Amino acid sequence: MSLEERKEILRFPKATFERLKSYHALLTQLLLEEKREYVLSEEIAEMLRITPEQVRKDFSYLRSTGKPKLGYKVSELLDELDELFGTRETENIIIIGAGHLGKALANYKGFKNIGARVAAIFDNDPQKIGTMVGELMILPLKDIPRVMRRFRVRIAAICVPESAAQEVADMLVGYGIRAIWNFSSRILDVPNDVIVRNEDITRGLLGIKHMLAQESTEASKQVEIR
Amino acid sequence: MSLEERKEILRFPKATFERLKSYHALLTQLLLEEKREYVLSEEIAEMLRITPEQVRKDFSYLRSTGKPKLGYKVSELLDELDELFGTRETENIIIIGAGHLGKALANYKGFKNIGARVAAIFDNDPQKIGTMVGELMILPLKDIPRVMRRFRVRIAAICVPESAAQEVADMLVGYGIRAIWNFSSRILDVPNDVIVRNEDITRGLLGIKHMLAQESTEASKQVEIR
DNA sequence: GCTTATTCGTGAAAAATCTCACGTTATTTT
DNA sequence: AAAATAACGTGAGATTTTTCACGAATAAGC
Repeated sequence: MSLEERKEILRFPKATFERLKSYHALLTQLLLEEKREYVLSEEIAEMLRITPEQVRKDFSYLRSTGKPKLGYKVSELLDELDELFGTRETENIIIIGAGHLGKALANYKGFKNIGARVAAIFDNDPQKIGTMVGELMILPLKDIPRVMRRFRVRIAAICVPESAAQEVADMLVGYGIRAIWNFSSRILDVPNDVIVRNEDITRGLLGIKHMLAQESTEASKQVEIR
Repeated sequence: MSLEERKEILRFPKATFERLKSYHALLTQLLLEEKREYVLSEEIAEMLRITPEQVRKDFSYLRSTGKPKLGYKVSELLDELDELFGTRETENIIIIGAGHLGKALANYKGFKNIGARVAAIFDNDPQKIGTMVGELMILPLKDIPRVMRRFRVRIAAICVPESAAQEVADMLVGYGIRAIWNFSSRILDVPNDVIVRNEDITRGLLGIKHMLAQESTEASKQVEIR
């Protein structure tokens, strides 16, 4: 049974899985804000700037099914995605670095929507240690192993300056962390069995700049195309 | 000539372009931190967790070429990527929202590496207006059009709470913004000719959770596979 | 209840991407 | 200077992903 469940996770195209995250976010929004009951593949497509066919194909890998003329039932789809993403089981994470970025992350309210909770935030600045960020007290780095054990922490977010990121990563690996959520732009060198997810900001901007550049190129084509 | 240059941009596979951003970050790091002269496709591959073949294939779309036994010349490759990404021309951006996230972004030192500069940061909280974030003074929202005109701003980063994100987006669109860099987890509804890049944090975490779940599944297979 | 209009579901074709295998080439060694 | 070696470069094949086209299904209108 447990094996069956997990096989299910594996049978999506990787690209579909990526989009499922977007659908999850969008559907959460539709349900909470608009209290929408049904949604069309075409509406989803327009919001996410993909094609309706793509949306339907993606959903075809799920158990949920749509109704002609009405579309998909938002709550049903969301339930299935919640189950898929394990949103109901809460994962404790820790944040290393209590600068603006670390604090912003600690204050983020959306974690509960995806089954996560910030167990603690750490910094090595004596000035900061002991002060509060929301409901959390900033702790010294030496407390990391204790907190990791106590809350069964597997994921750590690195929010320290680039110059310290590798060092912090090494320390976390030493403590047996399973995944690093890296908010520094440093590309980290860690053992292969530790998951690394880079949240490097600059990549988004490079993408935008490129699209803007392309756009001005396209402009010259518009005469012919449109 | 200008057209030639731009055609060049268009002839990469999209997937390659995405990876070029990672190479850019990694090479910048190698040059600045380690002062490395040459780098092997295999080294790059290991750091980025892809295959050396993929790296070489990607580079084959560039003019730069590697040398057997030595690998690629870091500075040469980086020059070409800088040119490709337009890193030398500085793009002025504005930040809407001076909470922790907005401040973190405003303080980010890496923008110069990718040809960007924060022209101004805005908030609607009278308490915050007039106070400083690094070298920038927080301005009221009504100043946005003036700043946009003066600094030829095409890109705006939205760092406001989810509940205000759509409203801010509408306003920016009204002012003629060309691209929105969205740090809220709200999926925005804006005209199709406005570029939107979602930097929604939760997606990264969903990915990590999924990989952790997969990992424990894989564990049971390891007996057979390895 | 029958008809019509609309939207889903999905194989099959097309396109994009990745992997493989091996020839090529420059450095290093002898 | 020749041989050996290590790493690049790349076409061809395999795989993955997207698009297309159309049948199926169902809600709404008559």
